[in-house]
Amino acid sequence: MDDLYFRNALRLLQSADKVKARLSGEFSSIHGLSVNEFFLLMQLERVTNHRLARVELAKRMHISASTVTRMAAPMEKLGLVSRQADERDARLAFVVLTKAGLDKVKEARATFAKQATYLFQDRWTEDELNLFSDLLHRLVADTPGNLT
Amino acid sequence: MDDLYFRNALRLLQSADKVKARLSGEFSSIHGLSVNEFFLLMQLERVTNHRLARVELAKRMHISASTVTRMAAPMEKLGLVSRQADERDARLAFVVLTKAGLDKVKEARATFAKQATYLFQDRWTEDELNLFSDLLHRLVADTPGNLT
DNA sequence: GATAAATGCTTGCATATGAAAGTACATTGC
DNA sequence: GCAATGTACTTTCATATGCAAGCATTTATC
Repeated sequence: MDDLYFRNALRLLQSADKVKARLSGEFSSIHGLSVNEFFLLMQLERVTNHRLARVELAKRMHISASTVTRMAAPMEKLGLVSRQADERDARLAFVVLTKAGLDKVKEARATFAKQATYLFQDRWTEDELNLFSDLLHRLVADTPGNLT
Repeated sequence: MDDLYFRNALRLLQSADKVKARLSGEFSSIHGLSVNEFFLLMQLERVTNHRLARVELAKRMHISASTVTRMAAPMEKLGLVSRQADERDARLAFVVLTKAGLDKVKEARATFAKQATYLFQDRWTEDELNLFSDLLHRLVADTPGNLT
C-alpha cells in the first residue's frame, strides 16, 4: 500500500508539472497572462462581489502574501483588478475584479479549456473523467480556494 | 464534455499546488533538499549507471537546461552528485549520483512516502488508488521522465 | 577536409517567489 | 484608556527559474 501512495503522489506532481509546462507557453503569448495570474482572476470571479482580501487570496492560492501584493500590482495597471479599502478595517486592501478583468478571465478560460481537451480527449473515457474529477475533489474539497 | 475536461485539468493543477506546498516545508528542513532536487536525484537513481546528460535531465524534468546546470552545482558541492565527461563527445557533462546521493534519496523517499500516505489514506480505497495511478500513467506514460 | 549547421553546456539578464523585517491599524488584557 | 499582542499589507533580501546569447564541440554538406 505504501508504494501505491507514493506512486500516486509522484504521478500527480509529475503530471501537473507536465501540464503546467505545456500551458505556460501558449498562455502568456495569447493573453499576456501567466497561468498563475489567470488562477488569481478565477478566484475573484467565483466569489461574491468579485473581491477578496490579499491574505485570503494568498491562502486560497497556496502562495505567500507578498506574492499576492506583487501579482496584483501589474494587473491593476492593466485595469484587470482594482484596489478597494474596507470601511471598518483600514488594514484590509481588497483585490477587486473589474469588468475588463472579467472579460479577460472568460477569454483565458477558453484557452485553458482547449488545452485541457487536447490533454484528456482520446485518452480517457467520460466515465473515467468523472471518476478522476471526483477523486481529486476529495483532495481539495476542504481547501478554501477550490475553484471547481 | 468540455466542462469536464476543464474541471479535471484545473483540479489536477490545484491538487498538485496544494500537495507541493505541503511537501516543500517539511522536506527542506529535514533533508536540506528541495522537492525538485529530490526529483532530480530520483531521475538519476532509476537509470542505468545512475547518470544522465544535463539536457536529458532537463527534458525528463520539464525544466530548462540552465536550471539543471544551476541545480547540479550545489548538490555537487555537497557530494550528492558528481560530474563526469564522455569519452567520445566532449560536449557532454553527465550528472552522476554518488553513494552519498543514493543514501540521501532513499532517506528522502521515506519522507515523501509518509506525506503521500497522510494525503491518500482514509480518503481513497485501494481500488481507487490503483485506478488513479493508472489514469495518470496515461498522461505521463509517453513522457521520458516518468518516474514510476 | 573545410565550412555550415546543430548540439550541449554555461552565463547574463529578467522575472517570480518565499521568508523575514518593517509599518500601520485593530484587538485584547489590565 | 493604554500597553501588549495580533493582523494585513508592503518591502527587502535571497533563491529559483526561463530565455537568449555565447562558447566549445560534433555532425552534415559540399
